[in-house]
This record gives sequence, C-alpha cells and structure tokens, in this order.
Amino acid sequence: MPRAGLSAEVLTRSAAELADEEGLAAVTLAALARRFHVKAPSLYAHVAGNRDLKQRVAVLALAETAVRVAEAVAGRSGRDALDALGRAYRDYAAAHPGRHQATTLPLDDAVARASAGPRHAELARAVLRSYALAGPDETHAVRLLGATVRGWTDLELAGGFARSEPDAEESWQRAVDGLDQIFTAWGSARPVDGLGWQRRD
Amino acid sequence: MPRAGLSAEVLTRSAAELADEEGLAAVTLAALARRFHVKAPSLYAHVAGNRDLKQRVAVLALAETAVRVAEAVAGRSGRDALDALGRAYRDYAAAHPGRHQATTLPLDDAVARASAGPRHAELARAVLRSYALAGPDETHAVRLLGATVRGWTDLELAGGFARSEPDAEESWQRAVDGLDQIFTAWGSARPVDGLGWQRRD
DNA sequence: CCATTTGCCTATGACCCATAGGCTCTGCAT
DNA sequence: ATGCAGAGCCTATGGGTCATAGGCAAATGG
Repeated sequence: MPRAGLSAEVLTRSAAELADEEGLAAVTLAALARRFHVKAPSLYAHVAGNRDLKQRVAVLALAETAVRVAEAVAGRSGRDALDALGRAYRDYAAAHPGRHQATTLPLDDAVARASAGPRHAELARAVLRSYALAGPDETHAVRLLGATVRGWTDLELAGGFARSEPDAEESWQRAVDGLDQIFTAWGSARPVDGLGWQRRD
Repeated sequence: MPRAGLSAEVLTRSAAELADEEGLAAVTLAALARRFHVKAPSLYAHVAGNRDLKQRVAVLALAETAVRVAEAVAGRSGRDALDALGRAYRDYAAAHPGRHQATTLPLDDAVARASAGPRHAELARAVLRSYALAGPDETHAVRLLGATVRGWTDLELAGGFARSEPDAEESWQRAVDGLDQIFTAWGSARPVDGLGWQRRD
C-alpha cells in the first residue's frame, strides 16, 4: 500500500481547507483521514488529537492574516492604513471563514506565545504610529482598533449587516473615518481628568 | 419512578447553567440528562436535539441581555448611556460566558426572528437617540457601536486584555469617550461626499 | 543486506446523537 | 369507581467521533 505522505504541515493545510468549506465543526480526525484515504488513528502520528489539530489551523490562520495585513498596510499611514488593515482582516475572514473561526479559539499558552498573535499587536501599533500617540494612549488605541475590527468582522460574517440598507461598505468607511478622528484627537490633545478633552493649544 | 418534571423551559435553563460552568461545548443531551437523573432519549420529548437546545440557550441569553441592557440604559443618554450599554454587555458576558458564547451561534431564520435580536438593535438606536443622527447615520452608528461592543466583549473574555497594562477599564473609558466624540460629531455635522467632514456652521 | 525507524494498519472501548417502540403513571370522562 | 388516552420516561439499537494499544510492512541507512 502506497504511503499517503502525511505530515503535520500537510494535515493542517487540508484541515484548514476543510474548515473553510464545511465549517470548523466539520474538522474532525475521521473526516480528515477520509480526505487522505487513510484511517483516523494514522493521524495521531502527526497531530496530538482534535484540539491540537484545530489549534494548528488557528496558528496557520494567524500567520496568514499577519502576512496579508502587513502587505496591506505597507506604505500606508493614517486613515489609509486603518482602512487597509481592517479590510485585510475582513477580506481574509470572508475568503476563509473556517480559518477565521479558528482564530477565535482559545489557545494554549505555549501555542499562543509561539503564534503570530503578538505580531498582530505590532501591526496595529505600526498602523497607529503616524498618529504619534503617547505610550498608554497607543495601548488604548490598539485595543479600540482591535475590538472594532474583530467585532465588525464577526458581525459581517454572521450576516448581521446583510440585506439591510445602507451598504455595509459605506458604514465601514464611516467607521474608519470615526476611528481616524479619534486617534487624530488623541494625538493632538491630552486627556484632562479622564472625563473631558482639551486641545493642546 | 417519580417524574422529573422536564420541560423545554427547565431544560434550557439547566443547559444555560451547564454552559456557564463548563463551556458551551459541554452542553450535551447526555450531560443534561444526567443532571435530571434521566436518560438522554427522554429529552427528545421536549427539545428537538442538540442544535435546538443550544439555540434555545442563545434565545434565552439574548432575552436576558436585552432586559439587562434596557435597565442599564434607562434614564441615561449620551456618553453615559453608551458606557452603560457596553458595560451591561460586558458584565453579562463575564458572568455568563457560556450563555454569551451561545449568542454568537448562527441561528435559524425563524428562531432569529422570534428572538430578542431585533430588540438589541432597538436598544442601540435608543441609546443613540440623544445624538440626533440622521437616518443613515444612525444605522452607521448602530453598526459601529455594535461592532465595538461585541469585539471588546469577545477580546476581554478571551483574556486579550488580561495581564497587561494599563487596566482594561481605563481603555474602555477612553473607547467610550471616542465613540461619544464620533457620534457627537455626526450629530452636529453632515457628510460632504463620503470622504470629508464639515461642521454645520 | 539486515536492522531500525517510520508510516499506516486493525482492534477496542468510551462517549455522543438520534430514532423506534414499549411500559407505566396521570388525569379525565363516564 | 373505572376505564381509557396520552404524557412521560424507559430500553434497545445503530451510527458517528475520539483516542489508545499493539502489529505488520515499507523505507532508510550503516
């Protein structure tokens, strides 16, 4: 019997395709084994089990999105960069729903550390660089940007914006405008007492 | 043998508790049956199956959060209302992680229509009322607010903000400040051509 | 060319979902 | 009171999944 040429790498890629095609829940050792005309127990030589397999898909997805986002924001700054970053995430999620879903899985600490997760935070900081935010403000901004992009992506993918006017794209542009305004204000103003705002001069 | 007093209502509540305690994935007909010292097939008289059960948990959670959010925003407006709305969602998710997770499940159309889902959109519009936004702007605002709150809640629940400075609460206040600024600007200005902004006068 | 490693196998057991069909208790009408 | 219909929970069954244990054979390297 010819060998199937299995490896963690190959299995992870195939699992990712399976996830995109039939949903993350369909990523099962048995289903994956069928794709390679192999029995399920054979896969345990390459991956530690179902949870491990899904985490590998998540790590793959995090790495892929990091690359795409990095390409998208290269050479851009300010509002343009915000738009590009968000769009990269949204496009990836739309093109690879299963992979995107995997990125929302809780990862083991060790796996998370070895993943491209931190890279995403760096990318957000890079995009915000042109706003010249003070240290803590930059963190606040990273969090707000991250929450907005993630929430937007999830809602869009869940069909929350579908079949309703106006177009989601229009709303997205307005959202980016809004974030750009906020970060611009943070860059050129200082918080007074946590409640109000004051232009620097 | 005494009857267990099962019903869709009772089962759903118990399933919700199970989800909060051990995660949504632990919500299984077998596990639920054990809680009532009953055999799994008995549950099929009350719920249509695993998927139906989880959707009922989602519907319950949507209804519960709608009530909490409504209470939280009652009598508030502007920034205060934004803060209260977001906090209500975040607190609910923190207190009931399993239920919250259930709300991210895709619902059957019929179930979604009968759920409190639309009520949430109404609540968001109510919170935004004091900004006096024009029709389309209000929709844009609902979407931005919804995405931000959802993304923030998910990231916080996933531990994204944990063990890192500054405190997540501080970031949240800044985020609310930012949204308040955006909506205030939208209320007192009109978009010119979808790109720029101009104060009304 | 033989020994070791590697790759995939069968066998097994536990857990889950879901359906089919049966028994018993409850409650109501006569 | 009694008899009956239906509600409520049961056992039996079949199919799916995960995961482990242990075995045979192909590939590899000294």
